Amino acid sequence: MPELPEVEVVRSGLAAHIIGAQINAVQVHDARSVRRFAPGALAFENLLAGRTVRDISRRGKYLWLTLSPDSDRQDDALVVHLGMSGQVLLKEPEFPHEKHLKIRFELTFSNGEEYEMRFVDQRIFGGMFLDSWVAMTNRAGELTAAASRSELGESRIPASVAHIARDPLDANFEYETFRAAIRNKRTGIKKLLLDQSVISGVGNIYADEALWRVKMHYAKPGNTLTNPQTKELVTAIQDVMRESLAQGGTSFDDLYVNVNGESGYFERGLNAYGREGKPCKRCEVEGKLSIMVREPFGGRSSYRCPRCQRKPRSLT
DNA sequence: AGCTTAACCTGAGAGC
DNA sequence: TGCTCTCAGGTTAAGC
Repeated sequence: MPELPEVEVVRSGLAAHIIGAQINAVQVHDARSVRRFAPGALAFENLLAGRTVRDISRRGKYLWLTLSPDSDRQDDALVVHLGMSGQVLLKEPEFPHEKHLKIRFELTFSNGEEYEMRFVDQRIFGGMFLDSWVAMTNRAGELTAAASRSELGESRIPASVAHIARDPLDANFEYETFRAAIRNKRTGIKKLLLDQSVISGVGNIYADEALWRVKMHYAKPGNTLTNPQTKELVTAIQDVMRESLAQGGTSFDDLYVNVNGESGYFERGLNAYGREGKPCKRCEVEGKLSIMVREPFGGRSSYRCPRCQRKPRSLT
């Protein structure tokens, strides 16, 4: 479900409250939500109890909490991925449990208030796990800092997130790294955008939106994009993500909500995704009627305007 | 290397 | 009412 803007809404919402919070107890209500943590649900609960949240960071669609060191443990990262339907909510302890509540953290905030951080996930494609760190480097091999960090300026990243490329809103995002990753690929551009090791944070919605903005067909091979076209595309991704973030993200229903359970409003800003059968807004402005189409794409759907996002002639 | 497929899940909506 | 089918914002592994 959530792509970069939606995950960033969660990160910033959590950061405002849980930095400095103590984790008093953890209850895993469904072990499937910690299946990526090999030691299991009991170990997950026990290893987290008593720790303090020092920071919360994000790369692409991955979030992680930096935890205080335990007396005889390393200072792990608590990695969070929302999958298709994951939510992280902050609720008062008396608040009734959500239908799909999977993990519950009993917290004492730094101001002394008692709250619960709840991981709710209908489809269970998301999850949480403890992880160790590896050094974070850029293309030149230099140590660099995490995106969206706050005060700590970490130069390390959870091992399980190391294969994820920097996202387009990362202050250290390198355009040349992205360009190098696509310039020799015959793979279609949308497939490349969805590859989190090429550029992260882009999912089905924002890929379609960015491609619509630059009038590009999803199957255009990566090696046919000129440098200016590539730059224009990256700028479009950054623009649409920033605009969405300013609206609190995209919510078609209450599956995507911020930590307070509120929906974002960027759905009204969408120009391509989900608009099958509706007129292309840009063509309409030009006085031309063109109906948006939905086409199968890798087991899912892709939306485009058949008039201003034409299939490249090189492709039969 | 790059592709396709399946697997992991629940629920909503359409059509019969 | 209920059945079957399709679809959904993601990731990973396996097989060719």
